[in-house]
Amino acid sequence: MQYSCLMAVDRDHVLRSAAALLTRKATATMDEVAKAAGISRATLHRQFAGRDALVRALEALGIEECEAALDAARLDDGTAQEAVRRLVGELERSAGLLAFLYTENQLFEGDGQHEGWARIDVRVAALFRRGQESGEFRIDLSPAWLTEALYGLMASASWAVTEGRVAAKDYHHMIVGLLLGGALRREEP
Amino acid sequence: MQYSCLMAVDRDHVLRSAAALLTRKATATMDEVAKAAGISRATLHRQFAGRDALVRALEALGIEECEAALDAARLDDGTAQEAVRRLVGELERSAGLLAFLYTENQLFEGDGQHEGWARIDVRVAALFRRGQESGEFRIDLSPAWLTEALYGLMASASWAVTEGRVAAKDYHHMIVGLLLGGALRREEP
DNA sequence: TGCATATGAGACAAGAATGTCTCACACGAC
DNA sequence: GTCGTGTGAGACATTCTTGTCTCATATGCA
Repeated sequence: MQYSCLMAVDRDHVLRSAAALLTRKATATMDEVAKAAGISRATLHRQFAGRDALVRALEALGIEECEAALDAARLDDGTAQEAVRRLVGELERSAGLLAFLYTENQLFEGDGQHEGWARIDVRVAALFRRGQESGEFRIDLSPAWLTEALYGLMASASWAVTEGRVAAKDYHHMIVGLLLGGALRREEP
Repeated sequence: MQYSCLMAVDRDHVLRSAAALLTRKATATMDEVAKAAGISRATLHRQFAGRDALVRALEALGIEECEAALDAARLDDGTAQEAVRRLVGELERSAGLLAFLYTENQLFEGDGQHEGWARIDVRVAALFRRGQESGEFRIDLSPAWLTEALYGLMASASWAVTEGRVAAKDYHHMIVGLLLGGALRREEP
């Protein structure tokens, strides 16, 4: 019967479709989500009890991908600067989903956010702190702010690409270039 | 009878209250908006035909404050770097409202966004372009991206301050410091 | 072929938010 | 005092979304 396998595959496909749709239209209906996934609303409800459950599943997916990206980026290897570059590269695939979840968290106050985000925040902030302690990064910008700025730049870049204001191929360089180097021109690159 | 005067005062007060509330809870109800403004839902409906009208009025207010900030910042005076610093300072008061409108624009696709934003985008992008042409800013980051990044950093900083992750007093330095200088430590500040 | 399971389509009620309406009341002007 | 105007409170219908339900159908396995 291959219960778990079939279920898992469908579930993942639905989640991907939902993420792609909600990234563009955060207020999409359950009916629209179902149509986007190519299934009926009834089936969508059978897999996710309700809209909340769907969003929470997306959140879990986002956290999972984030932590996978954090692992793959090997934040403790090499210089902090190199680690940041790797991290942005690893997170690029999930940028749309993360942008959606980022605003979703701002949108609905309270309810206490998922502990997973706190774990991720800690790891990213630790990377920036490591860069400060090694002398790579300036110390007048707190790790918390650099972490927040990374999220914000990723979301902005994701939207800008979606709306065609910037080119998708520049995604990585735009974020890393600005986050690390800033807009000012320097003598020695 | 002082028609216009009284109406204008109330209208402005309602808009300010709505902006303050919607900044924290973007999905607030018309009833909540009315309560926040200290008026009844009926009166709110008399001033703004509906939720759309309210949001569009807030958008007009945001555009107005943005353009006022652009004027006050005298973008053509002095170095581009100084102009950016002045601009961020002038926009700080409106940061919450602008963060709300920024996400609102991402949230509801299509419907064609207000032309005012295009005018503002042009002016901000022109500032970054001026900085590039004068040799102050690096040229591998497009003015369009720098503009988008400014919005994203302002929104991120606004949320981070609201949620207490960073201090409000650091707002200006966080944005300007990162946008212009980036995270990397430099030999000559 | 026969059976089980998952799905799609649609009906249905419940809830929330909106927009419109009426009515009573307070306030200021005359 | 009286009138006109704006306001608050609340009722009401409407709309949209959601969540649950039933039933017919297709797909896969024995």
